[in-house]
Amino acid sequence: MTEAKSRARRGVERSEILQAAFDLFAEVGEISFSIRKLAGIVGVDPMTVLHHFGSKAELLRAIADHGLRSVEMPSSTPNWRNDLKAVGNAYRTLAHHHPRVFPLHFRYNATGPADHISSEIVYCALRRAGLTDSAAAGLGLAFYAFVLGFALAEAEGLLRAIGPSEEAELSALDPQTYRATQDLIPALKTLDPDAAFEDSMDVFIAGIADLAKTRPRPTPVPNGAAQLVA
Amino acid sequence: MTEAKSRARRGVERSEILQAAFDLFAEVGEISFSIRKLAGIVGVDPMTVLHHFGSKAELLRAIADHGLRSVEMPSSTPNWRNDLKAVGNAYRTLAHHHPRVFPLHFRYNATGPADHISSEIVYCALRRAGLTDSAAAGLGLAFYAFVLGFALAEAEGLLRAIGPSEEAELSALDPQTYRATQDLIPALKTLDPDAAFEDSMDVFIAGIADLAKTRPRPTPVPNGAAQLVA
DNA sequence: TTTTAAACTCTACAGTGTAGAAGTCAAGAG
DNA sequence: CTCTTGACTTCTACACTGTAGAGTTTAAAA
Repeated sequence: MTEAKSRARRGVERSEILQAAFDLFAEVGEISFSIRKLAGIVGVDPMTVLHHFGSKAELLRAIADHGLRSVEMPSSTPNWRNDLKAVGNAYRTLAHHHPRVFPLHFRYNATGPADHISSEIVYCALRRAGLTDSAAAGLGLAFYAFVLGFALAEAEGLLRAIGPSEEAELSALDPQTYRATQDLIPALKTLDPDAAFEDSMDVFIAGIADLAKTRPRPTPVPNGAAQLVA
Repeated sequence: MTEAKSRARRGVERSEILQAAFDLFAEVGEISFSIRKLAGIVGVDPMTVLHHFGSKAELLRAIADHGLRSVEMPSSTPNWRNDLKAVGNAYRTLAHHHPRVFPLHFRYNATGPADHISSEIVYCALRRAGLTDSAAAGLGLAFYAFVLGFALAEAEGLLRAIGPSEEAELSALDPQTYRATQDLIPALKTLDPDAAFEDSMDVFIAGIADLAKTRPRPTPVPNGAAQLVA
């Protein structure tokens, strides 16, 4: 009990620092984030935060994990297509909510339990789609990379509709060699990230279904799918 | 002429610094890269490199651009499927050659001319595949994000076959909720990144073909494709 | 009350990016 | 030839960073 009390006290301190660290990082981004600023905000000595987290790198890890924990990962359903979309949407909303924190998820990857949950859903979905185990493993990671890449690109502003300055830049290119790019300028001006994500998810899913047809797994997925449904 | 000579002199200095900067960055990575170390290597004052590049951020931009310029982008062929794969492979080899530099390509995106070349190929391929302009724009960027995401994940070691320690970590998970993950452990132990990339490319391409069939563009791609063939 | 161990702070150090002043030096103008 | 000009380079200085190491506080256990 006494030990619990001691741990509780340490816990609140640590979680308080972590929360403040996350907020600061989410607000100012990596380049402006520093342990000293954080300590100043919490009202504590800089060495105190190092005492709790060991090093700045580990603190960043904790920040990433904290962010990942804040988004609720979906659970498996009988519809593997929707499951894949749900995982994608989870990471996408994460990127939308805290765009400055999101790059950390790429750096400190697949370590937290939330990552295991989401990859379980992906693996499970791919097997139920009819993929070989080896194909499911590779494509699961590829899907993961795609979702992270898309969300990161969105967080960094790469997927917005282009503005007048970018339009001018593209128009200035040689019309001969950049014909397709210039023809697509109208479409790029009205680009909808949601639609782009929807489309690419559909493309990925259709491709999965196709692969499962041309190179199916020898035996259907060994049950286990149903029991994951809540 | 005198001006040209002056510029030439400045040019060699600048490019020499840039080359050294790239080499240093490629060797030690971002966290250990500093202007002062770079200046020490080149044998010049730190302020000299700032005078040429303005700020560290712009220097990093230049490093990213230098790396992108080092890989030769493919050119369009009549086969749009191969074109997509070629672009993917170009970025992948870039990531393999200079894994520590690669994250910069994500941060400073779509600014260099090399980016325009590759996206032109992608857009052109997607239109020839039969996609709508609006679908081609969105899926082109999504494809780009996927390729960058995959290559970055590979550069950061996320796509290697798992080792004994990761296997132990996965085995320690609850077998009930992480059934698919644990079933896939053998496949993850023998994961082949090349095969995973090949598979995901095929999946993407098959999905594109499917989408082009269900939602085709009103008119076939307005010529222009053939003239890009060398 | 004393012991003990964790939590916290202080000081110090080596290193960072870069603003601003000062120096260097080659080319063009007189 | 001298003088000016302007780009290039360097020096100095400042505010800031992460964190090692020693010291201090504090709260629970004996």
